[in-house]
Amino acid sequence: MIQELKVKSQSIKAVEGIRDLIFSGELPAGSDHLESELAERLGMSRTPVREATLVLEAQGLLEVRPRRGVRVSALTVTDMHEIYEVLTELESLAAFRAAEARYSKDQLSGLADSIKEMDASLKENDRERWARADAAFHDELVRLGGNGRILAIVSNFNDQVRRARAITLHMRPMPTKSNKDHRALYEAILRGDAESARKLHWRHRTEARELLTELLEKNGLRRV
Amino acid sequence: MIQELKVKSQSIKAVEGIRDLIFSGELPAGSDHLESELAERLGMSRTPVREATLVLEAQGLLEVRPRRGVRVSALTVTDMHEIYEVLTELESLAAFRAAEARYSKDQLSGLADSIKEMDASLKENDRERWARADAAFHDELVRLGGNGRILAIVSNFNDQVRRARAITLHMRPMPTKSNKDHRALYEAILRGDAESARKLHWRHRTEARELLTELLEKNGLRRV
DNA sequence: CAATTATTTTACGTATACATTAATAAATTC
DNA sequence: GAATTTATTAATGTATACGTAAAATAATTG
Repeated sequence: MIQELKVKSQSIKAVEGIRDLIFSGELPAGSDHLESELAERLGMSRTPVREATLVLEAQGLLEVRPRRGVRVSALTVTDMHEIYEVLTELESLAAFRAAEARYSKDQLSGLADSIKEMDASLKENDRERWARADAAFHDELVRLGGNGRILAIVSNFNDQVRRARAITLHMRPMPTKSNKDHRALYEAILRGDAESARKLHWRHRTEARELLTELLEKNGLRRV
Repeated sequence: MIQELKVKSQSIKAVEGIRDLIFSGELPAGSDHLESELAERLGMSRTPVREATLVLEAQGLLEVRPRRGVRVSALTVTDMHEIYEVLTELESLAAFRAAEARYSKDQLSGLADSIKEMDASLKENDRERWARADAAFHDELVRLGGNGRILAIVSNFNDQVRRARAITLHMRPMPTKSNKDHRALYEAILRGDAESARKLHWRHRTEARELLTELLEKNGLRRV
């Protein structure tokens, strides 16, 4: 086993640490925090914290506001619309390219595994597990699309909406339809039907977006 | 007149300064540079330079490679493919949304102006001026699309390909076809024909991409 | 007592010092 | 003489000090 003895720099630890604090909810969306506060919390000096805030700002997770502390970005319904629109478009393109690529059944095993995992989660009524498998499916899909830029944008945006999705996860019906969608998409990719793959995924994403934004609007998007 | 007496921080100056150095070709793609070298060149300490390199890395313009200096990103033909694929897709979506929005002729005057400007540039055989107007057109199109995320991604990617485009600008035929395309797109948006707008722009971008990558491949992508 | 001005506090931006560690050069060994 | 080890160099990562400017507080004035 390769010893991945990576000596992580404080900067990297700061990025990861702040991300964790955000995703765990310890730094709620909309809250303000001083550099020195974060530095103390993470047990390091302000320098690596400052560097971390800059990259997290570039990723859209924070806003640095001179002398008012860094603010954890709060996503509005409009933001969610914008992000989902991009995700829909780029993932659909990835589906198209994945189908074009004529991957073998073996190469598509990642997708198949995720589908199985989602089926199993559904049977056990485990929403969290289903959500993880769903994320893995979408991730793998984009990877198969073969465009690194799309992969980067999508994973960034997924990060941003992860918090919002977590809220609604327990409010929506069990996603049985979703699983059918995924299976149909898998089939289209396997048989190389690019245009179908694109359309199937586009519809899938659009429906999911409508459901999500509806729920968020009803619930005021608190704590996002 | 509002005195925009913005006291730019050294960090911001560093970002702008390094960008200028890159776009002017003083820091060629693929070249390596030490933080201290850049700091001296910009007349400041390493701290703001470091911060600048982080944001420029997030924007894909630099790669920071510990102990080997920051490297100006060199775009390969594959990179160009990836970027253009995303640009094509997102701009086409913007065109779709712009048409849906039923803007008035007045609201579309930005597009119309750019078209006129391109026509004039063509008549005078001024490629540089044409390129500027073309960029303005695309920019305005995306703005009319109304999705801020798309705007951010597109302008970032346009930055990255600007250098490559500059190379080929004088190698390709005068873009008379391009102007026809722009006019047709404008008409589609004006009459609210979203699907046509999308398709027209998609084809326009795809053709431009094929032309560009062909030229770049022939010319080995030097000095990109 | 409201509003303005003066004062104090404090957070940030930046420079700088220094420790760490990778890269390079030198030396040693086989 | 090649290869490995050791020593040196140098660039980075990080902490820290400090000046500056914004916020917050106190003081003053009408």
